[in-house]
Amino acid sequence: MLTTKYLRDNIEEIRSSLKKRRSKYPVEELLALDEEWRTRKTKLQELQSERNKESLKISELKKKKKDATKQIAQLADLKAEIEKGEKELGEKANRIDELLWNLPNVLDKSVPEGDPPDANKVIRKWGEPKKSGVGSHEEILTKMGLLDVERAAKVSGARFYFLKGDLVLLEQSVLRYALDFLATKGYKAILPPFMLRKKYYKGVAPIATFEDALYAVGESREAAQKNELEHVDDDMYLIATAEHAIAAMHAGELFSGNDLPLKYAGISPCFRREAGAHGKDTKGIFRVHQFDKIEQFVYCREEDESKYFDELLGNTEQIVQSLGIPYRLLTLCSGDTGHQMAKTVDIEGYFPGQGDYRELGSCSTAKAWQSMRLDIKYDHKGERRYVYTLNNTAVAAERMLVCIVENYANSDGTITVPKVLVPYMGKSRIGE
RNA sequence: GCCGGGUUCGCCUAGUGGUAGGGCGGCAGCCUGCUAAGCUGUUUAGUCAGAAAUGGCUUUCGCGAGUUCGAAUCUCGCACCCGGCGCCA
Repeated sequence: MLTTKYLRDNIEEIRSSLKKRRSKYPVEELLALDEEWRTRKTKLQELQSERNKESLKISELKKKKKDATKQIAQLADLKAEIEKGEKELGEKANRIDELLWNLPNVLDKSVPEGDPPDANKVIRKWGEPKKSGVGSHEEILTKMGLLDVERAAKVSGARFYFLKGDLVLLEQSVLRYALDFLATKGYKAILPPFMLRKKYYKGVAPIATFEDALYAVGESREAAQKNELEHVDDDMYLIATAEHAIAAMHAGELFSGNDLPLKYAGISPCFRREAGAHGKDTKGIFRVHQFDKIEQFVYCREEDESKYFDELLGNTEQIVQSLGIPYRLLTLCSGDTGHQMAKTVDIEGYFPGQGDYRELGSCSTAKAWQSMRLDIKYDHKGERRYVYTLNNTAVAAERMLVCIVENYANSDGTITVPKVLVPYMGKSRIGE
């Protein structure tokens, strides 16, 4: 479990990482709380030890069928004092825990310091962006009768969509293609639950993040009973990515060293409130509340982290290259890296309709941030170590559809199907 | 949703109110000239002391609350697993 020992053992690193993030996290307050907690814990332990000794004496008297009334009476004061101490200590521990669970990850050394967008660092480019496209995906697809956002807005609100006809098949083709590709690399396909309990969500992302991003579902026990429904507790959330469900999947488990790595290809819808994105990317299906995604996820030993980070990144590059999409990779700077992540490299595809590179996916290492909170360890020669967890988008389907459409739309009103998807589509052109 | 059975160390298991025991596996050491056994220790987590080896104390029997001087054990609530019934794509 997550403890302040981790904090104390790594305090210098943590301090400088928080500074690098420009974080307002109250680490000094946490240290002071912890100091006080430990002092009082020691005192409480002395009292408990005293109680246990006395209790043992009573046990011996009782075994000899002797009277222990006097001894029991003498314990009353001690008992009350311990109870009080336990309660106070518990309250303190709760505050410490709350802070600790939201402690941002220690940034990897390679993360550039600064604020986005200027400090994000391009590390690689591939392909030649088209000078000009045929237009935005929304116009193209609506005109072709493959997309209907107006009726979706009527029945569900902004940022929803109906896909129709060949666009549905293209969506499924992209997903299946990525799944098949990852299978050849030893990634096991996983279709996870689409809802997660809060208890586990806290272990994969900090509260601030998920309150902005997640939809809560379920209802109170009373309401469920009244309607004679099966109770779905109100601490359930729709997943924002398969990453979260797959990270939580092995919570509380202990692996032997050679169980690792575990490589998963998750497939799921992703539900996002996009709370902080009012007015941003409102056209079409570029930024939506619900999309399908294939997600790569790796559990590995500490020392294999960079090896699998490179592998995850390489997989997505190969997929995007094989789809013929020009892209660039950028390492997110300290001000742009998510709380729970130590390092993130975004892959940005070129979108001719916007005339710019935009995010297609995100490759991250959480190091032990998630496994410390979810209690996932492995045995290293008798020593228990926290597993490292890494994740990367393989393909976010709706975003990728936008990118494919804008890169492959022809002036005659058709869309060429990327070569690798032709076997899945059964045709090489949409709209003729 | 209802009825019954269950949840103890990484795995298996003993334990009906007196302070968690055994086996397997892992790790460390010892022994042994024969290939893999034997012996000893260790194997929930935290905390204090120590440079460390190590030692002390607390904690831990799915989770939470209660009864008790004392709870794996008794009571209540919850979660999950295995049967059976009901409902159901």
